[in-house]
Amino acid sequence: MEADADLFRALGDATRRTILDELTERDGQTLFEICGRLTVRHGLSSSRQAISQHLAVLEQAGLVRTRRQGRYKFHHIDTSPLRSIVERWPVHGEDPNP
Amino acid sequence: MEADADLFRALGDATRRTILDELTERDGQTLFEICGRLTVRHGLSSSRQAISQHLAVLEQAGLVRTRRQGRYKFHHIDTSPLRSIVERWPVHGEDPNP
DNA sequence: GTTATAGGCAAGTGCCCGCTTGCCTGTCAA
DNA sequence: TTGACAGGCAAGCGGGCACTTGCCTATAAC
Repeated sequence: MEADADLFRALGDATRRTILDELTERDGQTLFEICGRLTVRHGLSSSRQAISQHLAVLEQAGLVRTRRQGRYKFHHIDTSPLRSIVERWPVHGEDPNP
Repeated sequence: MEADADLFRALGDATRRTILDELTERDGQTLFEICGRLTVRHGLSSSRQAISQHLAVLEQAGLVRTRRQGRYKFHHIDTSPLRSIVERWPVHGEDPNP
């Protein structure tokens, strides 16, 4: 079995990538916050359950970490798994800026 | 429409990722070479047509560039599209080595 | 306690995608 | 010219995945 299978599977969906964009812009959102901002700011109207399942996939891939507080569940992005991608297939001009 | 949709779609399949591993190790292989080495060295027995379709997806994503020479077609890896991933979601400790 | 809010669980469905199958095109050696 | 070799094209099939639907749990406000 491949190690990063969950990572690439998580990145394979456009909605999940947009969720990562949202969490990059504003980290630590709840499920309902993400739903609202995805609809308003990104134009995609997905149901709450759909987003919830997407977040579960992202969490399994290690790209999202959660923190419970009362009845709220905050979602935080973690981009560190992405490093394994460029480590696996090295990009030649790694650092463009001097 | 998203820009890097083809890129993430290409990376979403385990066989295609193994093809990138193969081309990283030995660049400029033909279709039949890739088929043989995937079978022997990686244990996955995919048909020639399957690998051909995988290479087409990788080429459409910009991860593989081809060069025809007579009846041979050599495949070269191009990892530069991967840079857009870490640019989109910046990794905090970007450069581990000083 | 009662109601509203935030989130979870599980079964069912439709569709995309990887793979096969079969046949065709083009290049090189005999 | 004929055969073998390297690769391409297109239709069909099956499984996985995203999404819905319906109901349930838990925390907080009233």
